[in-house]
Amino acid sequence: MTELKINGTADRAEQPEVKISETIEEYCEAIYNLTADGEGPVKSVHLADRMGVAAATVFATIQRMQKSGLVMVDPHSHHIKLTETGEGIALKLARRHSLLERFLLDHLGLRWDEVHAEACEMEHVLSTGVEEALNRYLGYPATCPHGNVIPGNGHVCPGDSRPLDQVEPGHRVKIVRVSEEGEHQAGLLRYLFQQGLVPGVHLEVKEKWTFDETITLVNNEQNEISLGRKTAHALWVSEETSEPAPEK
Amino acid sequence: MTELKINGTADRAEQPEVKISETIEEYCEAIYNLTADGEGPVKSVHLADRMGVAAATVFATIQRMQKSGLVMVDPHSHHIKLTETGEGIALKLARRHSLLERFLLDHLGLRWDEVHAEACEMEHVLSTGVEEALNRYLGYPATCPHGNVIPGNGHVCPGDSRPLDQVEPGHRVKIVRVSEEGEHQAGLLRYLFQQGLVPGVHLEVKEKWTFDETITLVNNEQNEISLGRKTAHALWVSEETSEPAPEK
DNA sequence: GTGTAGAATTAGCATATACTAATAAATACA
DNA sequence: TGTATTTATTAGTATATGCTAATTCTACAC
Repeated sequence: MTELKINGTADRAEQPEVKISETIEEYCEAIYNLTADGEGPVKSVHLADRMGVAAATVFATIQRMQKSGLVMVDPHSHHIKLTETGEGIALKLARRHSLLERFLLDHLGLRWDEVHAEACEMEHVLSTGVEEALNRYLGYPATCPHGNVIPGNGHVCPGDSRPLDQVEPGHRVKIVRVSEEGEHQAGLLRYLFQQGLVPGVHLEVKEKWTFDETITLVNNEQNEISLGRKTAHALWVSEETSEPAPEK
Repeated sequence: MTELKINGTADRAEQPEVKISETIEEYCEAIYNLTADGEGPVKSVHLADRMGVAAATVFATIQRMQKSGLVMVDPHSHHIKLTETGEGIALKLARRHSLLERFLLDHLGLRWDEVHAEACEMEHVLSTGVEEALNRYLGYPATCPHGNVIPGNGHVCPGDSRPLDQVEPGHRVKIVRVSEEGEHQAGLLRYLFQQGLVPGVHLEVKEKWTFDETITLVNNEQNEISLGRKTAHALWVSEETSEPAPEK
């Protein structure tokens, strides 16, 4: 037999030579998302927080990841950065995650706020073959249901979007996406869904931080919605140039 | 907050109180399948063989499973049997596995012989919610693509089926299913697929063990196919009462 | 500058999952 | 029945992933 068997899964041809554990995959993803959210350099604490593990655990894991060439840690600043390999893993996971979300929402009819958690579990076990078939099946979608662009499908996210907490009163905006950090919090997603704050929705910012540290918005139906700083920060919006958006 | 968080996955409500590892789930499944295939009582060696691990590993794992109340081991015969809990886990996995296979074959267009391996990975991360939605989406199918009945969907497997190696020459049979053991071997599935030996196909047994330990079959297109003992044993068939089955 | 808070690291430990090698027990066969 | 082969079990080891507690850094405030 010419077939080379590594560990019983030689059939499901993947790219990496060595099997990467789910844990390590999740670290890659977390680092990638924390970087993408643009809250400055990623450090050990952030990961401990995000992964819900002790600092010592992160330390040990990052060490192993360095050895495997997935991350680089600056010896002075301790900033953690993905290598090309590490980023490749993160992108692969992001793609699978988004495709799964689309499927779960559009075809299986799960709720907008529950598909993220499900996709988190499933993304690690999609083979390249299934990923490709699913992508075809879904018609190569541009974004996940929370507005995040699906890497590899030829779309880029709008350059002019920014977190809602950075928008001044009087401006009309359209919801573009929920930040990766925001998606991570089930409660936040549930809340946004209940308030109808999903990508595509038009809003006008009324007041900001004037009452109880909240931002007050008005939607197309003239309903007032108030959000806290954290929530507003998780919602990325783009400026509306036009006048009051038409009812759809 | 009234919500009780165990380990960060409280949202995806499952039945078991304690998290059961993928490894343990696979042991439950293996024991269930080995039992179902009816090759006598399940012993440690069989599991070592099936799981591809050392005997000592099986021993340690079965001990843990006993402690968790998933299996019972007869102190004299060393026969391993699932408890009600253990069988529940196996049935849940079998159901998810079969539904996934159906989806991968019927909707994503993967090949008949590759869906099993994919489903093996995915079955462990389907939540109850996704399972139910998928079942609905697929229209509550009766069997997996290899003919195995999907537990819980109200169908039972035909009582008169038996392995092809037990059929005498001259008999006309219809392929019902591939045994669980058979499904486990990627090479066997590939071979069966190439030979067109999938559930629903009609065959006549020509000769048995007369030449080189093979069984010779003729299909509806009058092609002769020879199978070895192992392969014939993995193919379950039911007796055809009618005369030569009509071309479809 | 010095002290302290927060971050990083080290030390020590636990558990699940694997291994090999040695041994004991059971089974099979001659 | 007795030996040879299989199984089961024990012992000892390794790795990945987690923990707590103690310690060392570092950076910022006063």
